[in-house]
Formats: sequence, structure tokens, C-alpha cells
Amino acid sequence: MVRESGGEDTPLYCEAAMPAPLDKTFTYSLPETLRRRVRPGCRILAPFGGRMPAGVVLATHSVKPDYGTRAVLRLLDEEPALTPELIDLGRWIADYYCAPIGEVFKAMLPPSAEMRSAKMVSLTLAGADTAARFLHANEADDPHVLILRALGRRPLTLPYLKTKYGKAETALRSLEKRGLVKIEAQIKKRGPARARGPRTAVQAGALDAPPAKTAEFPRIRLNDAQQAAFYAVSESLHAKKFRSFLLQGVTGSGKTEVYLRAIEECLAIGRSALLLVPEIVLTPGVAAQFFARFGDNAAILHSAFTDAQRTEQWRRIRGGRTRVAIGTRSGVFAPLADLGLVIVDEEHESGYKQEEEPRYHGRDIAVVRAQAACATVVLGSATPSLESRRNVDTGKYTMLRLPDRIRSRPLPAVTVVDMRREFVESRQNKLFSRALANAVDERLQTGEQAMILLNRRGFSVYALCRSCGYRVECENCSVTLTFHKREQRLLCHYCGFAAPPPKTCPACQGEYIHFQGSGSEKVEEQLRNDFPRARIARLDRDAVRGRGQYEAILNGFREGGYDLLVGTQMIAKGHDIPNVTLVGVVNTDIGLGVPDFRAAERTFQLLTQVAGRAGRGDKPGQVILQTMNPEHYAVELAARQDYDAFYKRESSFRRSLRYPPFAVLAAMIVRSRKPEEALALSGKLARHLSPLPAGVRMMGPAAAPVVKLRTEYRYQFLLKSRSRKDIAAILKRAREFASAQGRLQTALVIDVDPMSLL
DNA sequence: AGCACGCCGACT
DNA sequence: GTCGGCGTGCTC
Repeated sequence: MVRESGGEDTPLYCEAAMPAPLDKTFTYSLPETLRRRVRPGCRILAPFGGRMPAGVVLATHSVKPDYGTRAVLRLLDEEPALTPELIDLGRWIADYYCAPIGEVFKAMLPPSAEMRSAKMVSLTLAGADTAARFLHANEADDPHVLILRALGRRPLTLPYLKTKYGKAETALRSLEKRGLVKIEAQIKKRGPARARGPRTAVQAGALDAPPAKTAEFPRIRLNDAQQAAFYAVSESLHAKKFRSFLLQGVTGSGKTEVYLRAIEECLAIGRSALLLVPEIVLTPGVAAQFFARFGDNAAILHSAFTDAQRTEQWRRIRGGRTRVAIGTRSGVFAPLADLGLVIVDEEHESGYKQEEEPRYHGRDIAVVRAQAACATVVLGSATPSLESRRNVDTGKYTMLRLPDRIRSRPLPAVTVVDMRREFVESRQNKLFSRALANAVDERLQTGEQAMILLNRRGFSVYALCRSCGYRVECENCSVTLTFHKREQRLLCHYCGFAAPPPKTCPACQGEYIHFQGSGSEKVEEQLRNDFPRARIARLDRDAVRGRGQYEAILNGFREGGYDLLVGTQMIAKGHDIPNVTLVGVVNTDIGLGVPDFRAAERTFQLLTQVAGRAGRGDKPGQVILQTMNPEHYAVELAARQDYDAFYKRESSFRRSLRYPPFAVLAAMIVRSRKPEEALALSGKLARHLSPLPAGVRMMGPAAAPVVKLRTEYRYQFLLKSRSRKDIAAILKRAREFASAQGRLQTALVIDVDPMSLL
């Protein structure tokens, strides 16, 4: 090991995580001016390949590497952006999830950093000469001339020139070749962003809702169960040791109030607190409630904010100006110092899992982070994930229950309608059973409201030719296109591809194209048909295109502007509308047919959740579940609102087939634009990995349920084992194999603890 | 992932 | 002859 002398505490090099899908870190030399200023956790700009991206310094040292180094160009943070605690967390994530370390650290920071470097185009001496000659030329449409003229005034960025002038790319290339301009990766003029004075998100206009006054959200007296839960959490907070709780409470049992008290207690002790919520729950209304309680001491991290707003909120946390952060998935990386409490609300929500690199689970990271910080973690849900619930059984988590709805509202009465019998008895193939139609009618008479759920977007599931059976498929994915009637187009729900609905069959020119199956849009239309006087609103991804639409529709419904609300699972999430006394589920079976071991769990959770929307006021609620599988345990037990029985039943299924939480699962997907390449590589990988250690089972390679996704063909492996160590070792070998195959690193996707197998 | 470099068809 | 397509290989 060669040590150079740089003085005791003046490092000569830094190790940095750079944004590329690579497992390694990169060593840069530090120019003299930066040697004392660059510290672990700081962001830097450094030359990397042909660009100048932002990286994160993980360590500094004076050990000369045995390869040449390039110098850090610029320091972006005088104060480290990441604490040592978060650097360790990032390293852990990269290791645990087999994720490229640079991608991990990029995901841990607000998004603006990357934008600070850009390619600059400037004139060479010869170029300046030529530009001067063209100054008064009249060839106004030649991009070469236009660009030279523009550059004659000052250097410009490449992206700017590309948007301003057509064919800029081509023109610049030839200008560069002729030595008239030079293109260099450089940083923009702007200096390192400086922290501004303290401003809350409300003041910054980050939220649409008016700043609420504290009086609007009075402190509610806790009931006995809430009190007991709060005491348990409080005790743990005071102990300042790592401890995990699972807070199980049915919808409306007052979990939020327990969270708020716990956060207050944590602040009183002098430590900071973090609350994670699923994307959909973090609306301006929720944010306002939070600000009302914690005022300027709260920061909100939400992907719906602009980059500038997110950076602003992040800086307030990092600067210690706020001790409470509320955020969605990536909020788990909030740079709070001295963290005492982490709460994960609706911990079972799949939205906590990031479905792109790095594929981490926000809830699981929350627990790991809490452990490292000696903090208390509270996972809350009405329908806990099997993983979390099992951790109670094994003693890792302490269970806290809130069994009652506050003010003792009764649980709704649930009816299961067997749609097979319905057809036999009514001889009609209708979307709504007689029971549901009658129940809706009743609500319209009494002025009460109803929610109708069909968990699928669009109008119909596919366009089918009556003559030859051809079904219109996506150009990029191996799935059928969904018909969206209002927009009059066929849409791919996987990649967004859109096509006009064909008038005749593309395969046989047949004239009878039939739109088969039903989505939320058709439910809406059918309701308008059957109940012409009802005022109907729809809530799904298509209806909430613009900012604030979600809230607008929901508020309209809450305020009585509509009688019926139709929608996908979006209508099932966290909101309280007292006048709703009926919830109808048109087709409970949609999720059950999915080839995924979590199908039953997801169905149970959705049905339980949506059923909880009925009768939250003083009026009792009614729930009608239409199904072809009335005997399926997910349907039956959701109808009985019996979580414990579901947990038992589902556990025995998972145990016998060795699925999580009784085994560790990892998915590997080999992908390529060429189907034969994907197939060949997956075969090679399988051979490379065998023989597997005892106790590890590998399923596949097999075509992924959606073989072709976004123009790529995918073959899937599933690894199952009791031993996480064994799985990790295999994944490591798989990655090394992929690297050794050349440019194929990104051809292998690894998903540790996958939530979805599509 | 970007991005540069390099080697082959169809245009001025 | 050049332009520009995208296969190949690398990034301290």
C-alpha cells in the first residue's frame, strides 16, 4: 500500500459513488483547494466517461490507487449532504438488494443535483472568425449559420441549442469536425446552491390547501386502546433503544392520533421523527393537518412537488430546522439527525416497494434505519402484510391493537353475491346483480351515497374480432390493449402505447370488432344508463390526470355533489366520507386470477379496505361483494372482516409452498430485445448457477408472465430458500456472470423480496 | 445508463 | 466521397 504524504488530515483522494449501473465506486484525486473541504457525504462533480455528473463521496483517504485518477472538478456541498448513518444505510441497501451503489446514492438525494452539469458549446478562434464573417449573411435558414451567430454572442449549452434549432445535433457535429466549435462537459454558470432562510412549504406555496389553524384540529381524547398503544410506544421512545411495533387497527380506529401523539412525545424527548405514508394518502389535506399540529417544525417530502420544492424541504431537514418529516417511499432517506421514531402508515401497501432500480422496500429500510439509530419503529395497518404479522409471532415485533372503531361505529354488514347463481336465476348477464342495483336505488331514494369499485381501468379489457378471434395487442408488450371509450383509443396499461380502435379486424378484415370485459369506465356508463337521475363521479388514474383532480373529485363527493362514486382501488384509500352507506364491488375476482402468490393477500386487503369505507358516519353500512368465487377464502374472510383467520389460512398456504414470510424469495429477470438472446442467456445463467446449495430451490428460467414488456423479452427465475445468505451468494454469482458476459450488466434484473412477479 | 468510437448503406 | 445508423466497450 503506497501512502502519499498529504499531511495527517488532508486526504489526497476520495472514493465516490457515481450514477451508473455498476457495482463499484470510483477514486478521484482531490485538487489542493478541495482537500480539506471534501468530506464523506458531500456531493461532487467529477469527470466520468464523457460527462460530468454528480457523485457522492463515501470516503476520503491518501492511498494511491494503482490506476490513473482524474480530479474532482467541483464540490457541491460544503456541509455533507448525507450523514455517516445514511452512508452506511446506502451501502447496506446496495448490498442487500444487489443494487448498483451509484443508483442507490442517487435515489437517496433530492433530484436537482444531477442537473448542474451540461455540455457547453463554444466557438474556437477559427469559429469566432467564421462567425464574424457570417454576421450579416442572409442565409437565415441554415442551422450552421444560425448556431455560429448565436455562439458569437456567448457559449451555449447543448440541450438549449437542440431545442432552439432544428438539426442542431448534425450541424454541431460538422462544425466540431471543422474545428469551428468545441463541445465540452462543463458545469453551468450557477455556483453551488446556497441554503436560503427558513421557509415552510406552506409559505413556499408548495401546498394548495390554505394553512390550517391549530383550532381546526383539536387534540382528541384517546380511548383505552389508543392510550395503551401510546404508552407502549412512549416507553420505548424513552428507552432510546431499537424496538418495533405493529399497530393493527381497523379503518377508523384512530391510528393517526396515536401517530401524532407519539411524534409529539419523541420531539419532547429531543429526538426527531419520521412518518412514511403511501403516495395516495399524502394529499394537501393531510399535509395541512400535519402542519397544523407541528407548524414550521414539519417538512413534507412528496414526489408531486417540483424539484425546487423538494430540495427546499430536504434542506430544511438537513439543516436541522425541522425535526419532523412526512414523506412517501423515498422519504425514508430524510436526513433527520438523531432519529427517535419512524412510523410507517399502511405498511402493507405495495407502493412502498420501488419497482425500478434500486428496488428497495421503504418499510423494510425504515426498520433497518431505525435499528441503526436506536429508534422506535411503528408499522401501522388494518390488514398487516404477512411479513410484518409473522414478525409478531417470532417475537421481533410487539403487537398493539386498536380493535374498535372510534365512537363504537358498527362494522358494515357484508353480503356476498354469487354471480353464477345470479345468472342462472335472472337469465341475464348484467354488470350489477339485483341486490346491488336495489341497494343503489335505495341510496338514491334516501339521499345517502354509494361507492362502486371495479379494480380495472378503462372501458373494456380487449378488442376481439368476432370472425377470427384476433385480439389487438400492444406493439411493445405481450398484452392486449384496453379500450378507453372517452378517449376513443386502445391503451396499453404497461407501457402507455396508444392506438385508435380498429374499424375492421387487422388480421382478417372482419367487420365485427367486439369490446369484451369491463373496466371502471364501463361501470360508470352502465350506472348512468340504469340510474339516469343519479349524479355520478369516477375516480381512477384516467380521471385524475391533472394536479389536484383527485382531491377535487373526492371533495365534490364528500360535499354531496355526487350520489355515486365509481372507481378503481383509488376509491378505497384513506378518506372518511360519513354519508357513504353502501359499497359495491362489481368484480372481486379480478386480482385473484393473477399468477402471483400474493394474489389472495392483495384481494383480502383491498376488499377489507373498501368495505371499511361504508358506514363511517352515524349510519350503518352495507357492503355487497359480487364474485364468481364466493367460496374463496380471501373473499369469504374479507366478507367476515376476519383478519386473524385470513392470516392463519394464508400462512399455512405460504408455509407449505415455501413462500415469504416462510422463505426468502428473490427474482432474477434476464431481458433482451431479441427473444432468442434472452432465452439463451437465461439458459447459460441457469447452467452457471448449478449446482445450487442444498436448501435453495430455483424455479425457471421460464417466460415471465408478461413475456414482452416495453419491447424487451423477459425470462424469469425465482430463488427460494430459508437462508438469506445462500440467496445472496447466488445473486452475487449471477451478477458476476452477467458482468463477465460483457455489456450485459443491465440485461439481468435482480429483485430481492419481490412484491410483484409480473 | 450515457457516451464515444467505429464500421457499413444511401445521399449531396 | 460524407452522413448517420446502431453494435461494442468503458466509465476512477
